[in-house]
Amino acid sequence: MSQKVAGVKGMNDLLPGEIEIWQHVEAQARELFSRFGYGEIRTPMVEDTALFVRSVGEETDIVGKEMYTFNDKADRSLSLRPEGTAPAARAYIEHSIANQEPLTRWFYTGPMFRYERMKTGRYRQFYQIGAEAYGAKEGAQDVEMMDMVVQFLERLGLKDITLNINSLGDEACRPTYHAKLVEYLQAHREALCTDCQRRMEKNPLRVLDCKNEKCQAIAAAGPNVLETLCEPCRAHFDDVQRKLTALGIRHVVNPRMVRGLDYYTRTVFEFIASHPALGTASTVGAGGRYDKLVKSLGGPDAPAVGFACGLDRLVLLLKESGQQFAVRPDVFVAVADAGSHDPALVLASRLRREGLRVEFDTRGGSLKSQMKRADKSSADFTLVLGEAERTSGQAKLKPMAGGEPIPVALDEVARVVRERKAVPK
RNA sequence: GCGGCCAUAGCUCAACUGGUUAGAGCGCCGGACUGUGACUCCGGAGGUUGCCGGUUCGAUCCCGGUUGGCCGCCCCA
Repeated sequence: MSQKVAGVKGMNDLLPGEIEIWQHVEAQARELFSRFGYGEIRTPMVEDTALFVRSVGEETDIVGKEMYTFNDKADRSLSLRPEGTAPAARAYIEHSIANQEPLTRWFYTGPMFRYERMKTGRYRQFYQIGAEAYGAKEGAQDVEMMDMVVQFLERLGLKDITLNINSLGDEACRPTYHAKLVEYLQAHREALCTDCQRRMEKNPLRVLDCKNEKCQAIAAAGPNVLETLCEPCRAHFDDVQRKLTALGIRHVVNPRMVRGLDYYTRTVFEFIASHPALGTASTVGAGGRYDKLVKSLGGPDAPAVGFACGLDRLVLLLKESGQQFAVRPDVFVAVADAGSHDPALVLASRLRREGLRVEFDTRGGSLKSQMKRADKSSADFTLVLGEAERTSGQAKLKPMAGGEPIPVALDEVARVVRERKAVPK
């Protein structure tokens, strides 16, 4: 066993039987996002390490301890991307998109990498599907994006997902709140858990969502970020809430919601699922506005908002939902005698060219074993080809779910199968 | 990074307090049914009990280490 090759910890294989769910999720996203006018981008999985340090934030856990960082042969420090917003922003800047169109909507999907402890719904190579909109500072853009996520989750048939929103303010009011909070926490230092005493120094906002009851009580009684927003931020947040309501999107204002990346300003949001299978990995999608990020990376002064959904977690929920995504063959072509093997191969080929999904056991074998295989494949029909069929040009389509065999000319198989499938019994 | 639980056939699990060739169900393959799957019956293949070492006359069982998985913390999608 120890001699056997093995995959890297936290990085999983996706095989047929499960991959269909992933394909379904991605197909739904592509179709929906294009309705919203979002175009797909694909950026490299590796970027200059500095990109993430400058955008996500040097003090964040993601950059501080979770990045896969290495030096290439020219001694450049590179990192496997831990998230998708920074690479997208880099591409937006690099291709001078702002000079070509005032409002840009992009989406992406692909693997992200973070070196951390393995758990359900939390892997070292995980998959996100996300979107970014550049150029609009208006609350309508925040709302459009949340609406897109809502519709995405709806389409997947996922229930019991709550949208939490908050505003973190901007460069004008955030420092004010930050100072107030630190002052308040200092006064209650002794009552906080040891983790929070540490958080106070490093990232005071984190105290707000500590699970400890005492800390929660203290945080609840402390300064509220929403009450310290400056006027423009206040107006923006009110506008977002008004528009969400206009769209009928249910949401909860959670003034203690904090995000782990430094680049967010104003609106932040999280989609939280309540299904027990996810355990503590209950956030299935999250995002927010980052009006200063593009400029801070050397680009134009472009406001932006984005989100990302964790595909691993969505797939987990879909598995729990019991929905079926397997692709079934239309016809299984079985061979009755050795002399019919080649003609059957030719028939299968032709049927595929005519658009059918055809399963054919290239190993031959007894008819019985082929029938078993046909059953296992869950094909809709089985067609047995033998000497009789070849001389007469006539065969029978056997419905595997039961029922009378359907006589069919070998030239008409594709047409008949399509007719039968179009009219479910 | 910290704390706890676990590891036996492809899958889900057995095996009295350490005792002979480690079992069952499902799955897989074949047969009963020589041109028709599922149900039933019969048979077969498949394990260095995760790996390495230790204690013992003897280890799936006890001890140490290691790798992997799960749960909580941290944090996040």
